[in-house]
Amino acid sequence: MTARAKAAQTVQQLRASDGRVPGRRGRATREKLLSCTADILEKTSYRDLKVIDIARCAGTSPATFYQYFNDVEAAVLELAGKLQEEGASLVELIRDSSWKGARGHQIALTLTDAFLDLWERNRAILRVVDLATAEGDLHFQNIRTHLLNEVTLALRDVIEGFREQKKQPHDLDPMAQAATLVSMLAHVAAHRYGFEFWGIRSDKMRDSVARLLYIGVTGARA
Amino acid sequence: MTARAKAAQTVQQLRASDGRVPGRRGRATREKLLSCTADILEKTSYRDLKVIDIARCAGTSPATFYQYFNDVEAAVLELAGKLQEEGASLVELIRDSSWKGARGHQIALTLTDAFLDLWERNRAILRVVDLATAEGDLHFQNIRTHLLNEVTLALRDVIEGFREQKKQPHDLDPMAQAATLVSMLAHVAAHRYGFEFWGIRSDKMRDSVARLLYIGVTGARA
DNA sequence: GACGATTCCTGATACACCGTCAGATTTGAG
DNA sequence: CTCAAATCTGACGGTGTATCAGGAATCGTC
Repeated sequence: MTARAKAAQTVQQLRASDGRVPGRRGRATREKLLSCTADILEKTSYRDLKVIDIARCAGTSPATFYQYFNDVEAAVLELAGKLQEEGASLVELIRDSSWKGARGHQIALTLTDAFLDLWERNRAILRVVDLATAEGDLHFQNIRTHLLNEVTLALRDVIEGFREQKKQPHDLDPMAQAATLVSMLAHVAAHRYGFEFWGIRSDKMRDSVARLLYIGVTGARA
Repeated sequence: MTARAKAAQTVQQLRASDGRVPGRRGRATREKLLSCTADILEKTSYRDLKVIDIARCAGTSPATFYQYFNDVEAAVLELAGKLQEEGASLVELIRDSSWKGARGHQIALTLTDAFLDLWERNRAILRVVDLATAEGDLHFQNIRTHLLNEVTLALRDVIEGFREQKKQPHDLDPMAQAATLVSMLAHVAAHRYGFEFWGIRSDKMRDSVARLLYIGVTGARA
């Protein structure tokens, strides 16, 4: 390994707060702390997420937590970082399919379901990502962008295609349109439970989202 | 005033933590504490919103804060409660207008702007409302529902009209469709800054939102 | 399987904030 | 001016944060 390559690796390597590179045991406790953070976040509000509770859950002391993370935000940020690739898995759905006619409707439904599912599986972390992003935190903003970027770009390309075929208005900005549709998906996913509480049936919600998605992408009528 | 009426009023009256009914001075400090809470929330993250800072800002002691609120959440909840009527002001826009043709496009644009503006003016509080709602807090959920309910119902009625005219699919649930459109509005409003950061022009975003709103309501083509 | 070196963990600590209460201070009605 | 009600706060016990020095576990080596 060249000195340059080694330096590059070193930069990416995990570092404990004292600068040492953790070994097997260290990485294990780190992981345990992370998963405890995730678990507790499931059950309690972000405001009430405390280092001491995480430590207790992991069977260690607060000092150990600070060995691996600067603060609670850092741990949550890392959990969020793990979601970044998740978005990419939705991309094939979008690109590798024809959006025309009934097939398009099907894709829209599948994409909607995939989105709702992604959000459901990670709702505790994603709502923190949403908050922190809205509060202007650039780290979380970055993660959120990466998570949604692939999907948005894929949608943009499809929309661009329909625009060139004059199916969409000429002055429509495909990227803005894609971002708007992704916003719709994200928000409905985030407040899913709220709608049921509101007396709206979940499957009707899904239909509406998928339909608007289809229309928004293809420019077709309902 | 009858005994019954007095009792009814008493129930709604403000109460300090010790059960006394605040007078002029008391209400003034209370208000000051509230406005300080709002101010600080503008500048710092929800997680870092501390009672002691609010008290300092208001020129009093933490103990005074607890005289009027059970905790920080209670103060923010009250701030959020003040927004409930704001939603109602958007309703006239929707109901008292024709959504057909170019007029409809105009309404959609105006409504989009009004929504973005409402969110912009209260973003600090609304992002907490969003988080707390997603975390399952029923108090905030309730406020959020009230805030958006009027708008959603108004949209639902308009959509229902277009459905009866066969402009919208028969199996479309007007309420679900309205909720989806409101979700789109809310999310784009909440993450407005993020899109600009993403390289999407704000006015293009507005166009897309308004267009999808128009299409979603009327069932027309782009 | 004992030694030393490295890695890992934690008790102790100083500090900050929370939430409560008794009692001091202010207000204003008479 | 007086006094009772209203308002505020100092003081305090409890909990959480963040840091560090040093104790405990682990690993490679002989």
